[in-house]
Amino acid sequence: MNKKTTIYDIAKVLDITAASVSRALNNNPKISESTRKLVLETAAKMNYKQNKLALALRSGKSYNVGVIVPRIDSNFFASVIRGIEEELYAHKYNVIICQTHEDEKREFENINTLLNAQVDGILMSVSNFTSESDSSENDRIIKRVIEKNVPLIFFDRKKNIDGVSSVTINDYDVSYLATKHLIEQGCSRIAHFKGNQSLEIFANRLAGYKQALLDNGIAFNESYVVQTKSSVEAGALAVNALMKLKNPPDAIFSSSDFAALGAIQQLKKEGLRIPEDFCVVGFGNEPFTDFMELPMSTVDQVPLEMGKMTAKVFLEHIDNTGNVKIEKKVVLTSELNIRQSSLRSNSQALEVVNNKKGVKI
Amino acid sequence: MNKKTTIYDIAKVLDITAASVSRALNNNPKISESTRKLVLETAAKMNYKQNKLALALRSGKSYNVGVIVPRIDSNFFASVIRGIEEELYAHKYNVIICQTHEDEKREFENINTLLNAQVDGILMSVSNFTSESDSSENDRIIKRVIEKNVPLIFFDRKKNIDGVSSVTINDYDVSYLATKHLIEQGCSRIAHFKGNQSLEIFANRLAGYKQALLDNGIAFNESYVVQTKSSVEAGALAVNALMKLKNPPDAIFSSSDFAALGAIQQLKKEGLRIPEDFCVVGFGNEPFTDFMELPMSTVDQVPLEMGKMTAKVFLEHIDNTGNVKIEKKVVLTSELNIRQSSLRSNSQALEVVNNKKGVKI
DNA sequence: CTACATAATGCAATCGATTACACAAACGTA
DNA sequence: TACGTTTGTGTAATCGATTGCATTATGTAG
Repeated sequence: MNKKTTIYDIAKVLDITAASVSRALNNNPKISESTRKLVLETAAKMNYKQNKLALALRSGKSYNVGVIVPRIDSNFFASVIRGIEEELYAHKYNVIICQTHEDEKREFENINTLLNAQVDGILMSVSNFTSESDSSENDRIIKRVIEKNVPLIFFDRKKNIDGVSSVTINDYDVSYLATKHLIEQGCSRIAHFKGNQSLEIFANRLAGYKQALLDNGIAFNESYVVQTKSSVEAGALAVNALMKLKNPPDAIFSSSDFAALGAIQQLKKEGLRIPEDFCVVGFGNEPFTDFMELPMSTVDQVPLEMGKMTAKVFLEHIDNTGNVKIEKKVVLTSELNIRQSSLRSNSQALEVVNNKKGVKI
Repeated sequence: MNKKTTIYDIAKVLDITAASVSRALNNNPKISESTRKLVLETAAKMNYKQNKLALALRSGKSYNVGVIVPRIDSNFFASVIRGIEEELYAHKYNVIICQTHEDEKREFENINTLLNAQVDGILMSVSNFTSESDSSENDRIIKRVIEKNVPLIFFDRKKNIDGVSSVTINDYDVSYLATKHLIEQGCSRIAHFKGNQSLEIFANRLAGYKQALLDNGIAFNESYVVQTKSSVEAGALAVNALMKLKNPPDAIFSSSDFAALGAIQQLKKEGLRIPEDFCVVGFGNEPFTDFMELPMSTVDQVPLEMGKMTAKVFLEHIDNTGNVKIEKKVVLTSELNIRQSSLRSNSQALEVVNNKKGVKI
């Protein structure tokens, strides 16, 4: 009943061809000023809107970008997406959101869907499925993305694949820093909540933690390292196990804010004072960490910047008309926010320690 | 270099026409079993993927749905989007995300962009720009969406427009309930942090609050109602002003969790005990409300369900091939989570009060 | 062996916009 | 006047998939 107006409709009204209408609308010089004016007026009057699908089909550019994340309702991913959307909005790109729920099959399907939809690029954070499962199929489809010359950019959770750019934070360095900070606060039996080690980011956090211990003359103690999921319950359970050790720890560097919170709640229940008896540093700078009775020290992963940077790297790939392949590994400098959960002395300011925002290529 | 395979490529290989390939791939009965098998095999071998753009152009269905929200990095909107995505994923629709940042022009542009992109529907939460501004242009474009027969569904922040469906929660009822709960706790001088009254949801919350007071013999006191933004700082400022009154309040029902938090922090600073001296109920069930030292009572807006329901209503519109116009106003039952910030007695269980999930049409 | 139904395939238009190429008119110059 | 140049338009192909209609091949009945 209410059909959309096309350039053919405009052409018919003005008794010219669609080609001329198209030229008039696109600032093509091969058109007279008079008809251009006429076309523009008529187009406005008829409420013409360019059909992007037709354009996309012809040009091969859909101006859509796919973003794949485990889930969108986590502050970190939502903020990254916000950054991506804001940056791409300025360049007329739309953002299509897909969630994997950490499921391998979903990840595979999402990539497929996005390819079918002819997206101009895929920005993704790899899912965290158990390494036992045979992920070869997903690796294969990722290879196809690359073969098809669809720009693929990893953010945060990356895979190491030749020719694929990525944007991450300095997990190793900031973990080193966080551990060093705990040592400086007088802690000597520092535990670590580690994440899935098949993901680089979590492996790097563990490595930074280890190195900080070694550099400060503290022996690495395997029993102080517990793998935990990113949840309050997991953190409570993990800390319970730790406190049953013969020589229980006096601090935790957790790779998850949620697990850190669970640990704090549990420790308080058992009557420990924080930070006097026990220090805790989390990871993620979730909003609640700053709203707690006792604000929690944590690592800010600068998600907004990560999103913007990921979008920028994508745009560079798009603009790269030359034959030179781009492969950029951007490492953003994250921030260690020292708050009361780990601040005993006044030796360190109650503030951001490392806020030099830097970019390494 | 690595062109995508089309049905023409398959046709050429098998020395048949693209029409036959298409028929084979689409389970069209007008094709012999032998060629169908041949085509399917060859398609798999050549790694054929249907080009959705071509399909969309021809059929007029893009299988994309636009979602417009003020911002994505709030727990509420992110959760709604999660619900939408999950529901639509099962029906092969993609979700395109747009943010307005509460800006009128952005809202207008987003609607335009989505229409150009030929989305099959638009799901939106209206932006919160000052009512002074002349929003007639946005109203006009919304009318155009309706004229074009593009399904439009509002969620949470709706406008009252004929022919437009919406999904909201029972703001009035739950606000009534929350206020009544505060009265039952022995509070008699109950203040309210209200939001922008040009948005229905905030007007309804104020109305429910008022009615609960009246029904319980408490006079409505204009000076107990303060308009606040949804931020910690705004809440602290607002409560400061309230406490300077000759007869300061002994409770707050806030239409924002963040403002409620600000109020609590400020009150504690001034030495008041919560809930003994002062009770607080928030709105939104932000994650932090449950993680606080003193968990905050708050209204859960059931965002996941809201997202799923919004998607379902959209699907009904799409499936509605008849000439009958659908206009659905779904009101979801939200949940009042009573926690320690407002629980003095044990008369009410420390639990969800209203968890009968219901749907009214 | 003809006639006619049925099955399988090809042909060509369609969706809407862009653009290389062809062509015409208008102009300038020798 | 004749020829080249500029300028503006039209023609038709293209992007990839689908589908109504025409056409061919096959089968069946009379």
